[in-house]
Amino acid sequence: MAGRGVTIADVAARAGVAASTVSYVLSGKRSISPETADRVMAAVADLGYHPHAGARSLASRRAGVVAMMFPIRDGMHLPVLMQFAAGAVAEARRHDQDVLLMTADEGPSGLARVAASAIVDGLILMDVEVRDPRVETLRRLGLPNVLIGFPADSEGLTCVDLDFTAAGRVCADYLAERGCGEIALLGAAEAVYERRTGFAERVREGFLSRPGLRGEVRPCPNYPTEVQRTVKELLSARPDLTGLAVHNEPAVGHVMHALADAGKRVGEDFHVVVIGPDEVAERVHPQLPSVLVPAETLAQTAVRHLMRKLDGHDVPDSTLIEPQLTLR
Amino acid sequence: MAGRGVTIADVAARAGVAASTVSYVLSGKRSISPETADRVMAAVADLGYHPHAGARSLASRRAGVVAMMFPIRDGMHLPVLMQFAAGAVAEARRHDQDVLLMTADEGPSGLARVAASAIVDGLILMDVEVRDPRVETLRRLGLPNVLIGFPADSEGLTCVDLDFTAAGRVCADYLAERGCGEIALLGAAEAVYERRTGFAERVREGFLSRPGLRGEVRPCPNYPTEVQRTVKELLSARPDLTGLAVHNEPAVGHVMHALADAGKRVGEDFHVVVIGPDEVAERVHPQLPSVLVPAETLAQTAVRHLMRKLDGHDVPDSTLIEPQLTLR
DNA sequence: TTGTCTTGTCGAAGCGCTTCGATTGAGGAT
DNA sequence: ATCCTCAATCGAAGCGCTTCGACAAGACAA
Repeated sequence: MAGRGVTIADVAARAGVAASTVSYVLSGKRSISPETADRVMAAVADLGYHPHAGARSLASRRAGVVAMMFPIRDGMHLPVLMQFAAGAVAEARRHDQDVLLMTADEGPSGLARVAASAIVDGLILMDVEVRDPRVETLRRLGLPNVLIGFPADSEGLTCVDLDFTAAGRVCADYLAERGCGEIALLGAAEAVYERRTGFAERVREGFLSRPGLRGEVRPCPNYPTEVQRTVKELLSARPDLTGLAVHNEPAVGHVMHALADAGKRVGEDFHVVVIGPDEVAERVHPQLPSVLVPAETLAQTAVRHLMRKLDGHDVPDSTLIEPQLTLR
Repeated sequence: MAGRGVTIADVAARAGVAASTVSYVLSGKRSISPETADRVMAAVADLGYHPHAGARSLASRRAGVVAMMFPIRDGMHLPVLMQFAAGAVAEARRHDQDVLLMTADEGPSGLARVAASAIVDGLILMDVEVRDPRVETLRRLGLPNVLIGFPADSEGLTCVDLDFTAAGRVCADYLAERGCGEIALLGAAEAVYERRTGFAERVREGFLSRPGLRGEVRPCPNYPTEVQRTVKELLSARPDLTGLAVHNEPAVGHVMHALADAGKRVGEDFHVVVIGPDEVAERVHPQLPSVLVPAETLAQTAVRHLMRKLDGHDVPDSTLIEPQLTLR
């Protein structure tokens, strides 16, 4: 049974050993005889002992907590963030760590606060932008960290992200296999491109890399009517277009409408593939194949890298996750 | 500038006072002369001092952290969770607290762990079910808490939720105002109803409460083809139906298709209202009015209640948040 | 004057843990 | 038998903070 305020001294008394011995059994930092260890573990279980997190952090200078800083901002797809969070928590727990949630609007001073108060051992920064004011602070603080995304100068930082070049290529490949000779990619709104040039360009590069295909990339706003207009313009400018990749979550539904209005039969004489979360691709008719941002894998990788850094190991500066195409 | 390992002793030395005086200035628990206080605050700012969270928690028995336990499970809409999280973090920071993220799969033993290790001062439990195994544990642990949702026996617990009865009523009202005499509510999949009977019944009750309307409620599966079938059955069984409320996020798009196929012109001779997040109602054509789950308000309320409990105040056992209809 | 409050400050104890030497006893080598 | 090593354990110090009781120094009443 869980008791109120069970301390290491209680465990030690019940097992008939010194408190330090209990500590060593639990941490494994010194060798302890199996008999003693058994007795200690039994006492721990009997009393429902869990070390006091504050005391531990004070004495060992390790909090057992990592922070995740989330963007709260337009353009990020919320479900993906949530999957990310879930994946990160799950992985962190596997390393016996907890996860503290921060939002980007705490900004650099929030980072300074958590670093100075030693409330966390490390940090995962999500949705890093090309010019991100937090990055400089992070460098200065020396708090172990992993970034999701790539800032302009990623020298010496640990960054993890989807391999967007590969994602673009996968889409082009899919369309080519369906027999499309002329293809286009409908991208995110201009604003997103401005903020994160890097990733937009990588998608373009991948999408256009397949030889023998006439491809193009054009940005696309989020609003229904403008989406419709963009699609119409595209279709009249490129009458032989038969393949379309859409990398803009909120637009997908409207794109499908515009195509239907234009008499295109998706899945038959016209093909569409989505870069985005499953939900978006599932909730239109017909359902579309999609390349998803593997949020869970990204989160796992980020947490693992951070753990290795906390343990003093080296990790690769840059890690790109392979995209996966889901057919429907 | 932030220094490495600035302690309260450093601040005290710089201000020429005792460490305890610094502590009292920061906490306001004893009166300190304005001059001394100013000197201390200046030293704090100069050195970039932030109290060591572990040390503070050890000495004061207050961690300054609250946990949020999230459901990671089908049927919960991810964006809503994310909004909830953001709202909770923002509100918690206003009270100088941090937020620890937990997932429901840690279950009751996770609760025991955080309680015993004193890593958090309190807990917010999301998406509580009618029969929720965590609730009993929570009662036993005595960790201050607030629940989102209502378990079967909410006696003595602090619960916060959307007023689902009112939400149902608001939908019926909207349809009535559009001149609908025969209306229906398409609900969630059976599974959800089984799990959370309480909330489903409250919506039904509200929806059917308006006199002079012929209403009915029927559950609806998530899968596209089955949604279509359900809608077709409904329309042929009730040829005079002109108003529909949809309380099933993934189904909305498919419902609209089915209605279009059946020749209904939504917004003209037929009216539809959604209970769910904005996104869902915005991404169909035409865009639909919706009653959203006010995630941010819920989160704020929950956090505030928890803070008051931590400060030893009383809070109402049960708080219902008013739904809001957004026209589009 | 002396005694009594009040106000502002200090010093020390202690929160529960980890960790660093020190200590003990057993086993091996000489 | 003696010395050395090594494994297993203990005791004490100390992590950085809060908080309690004590204590000067005025302010005020007697």
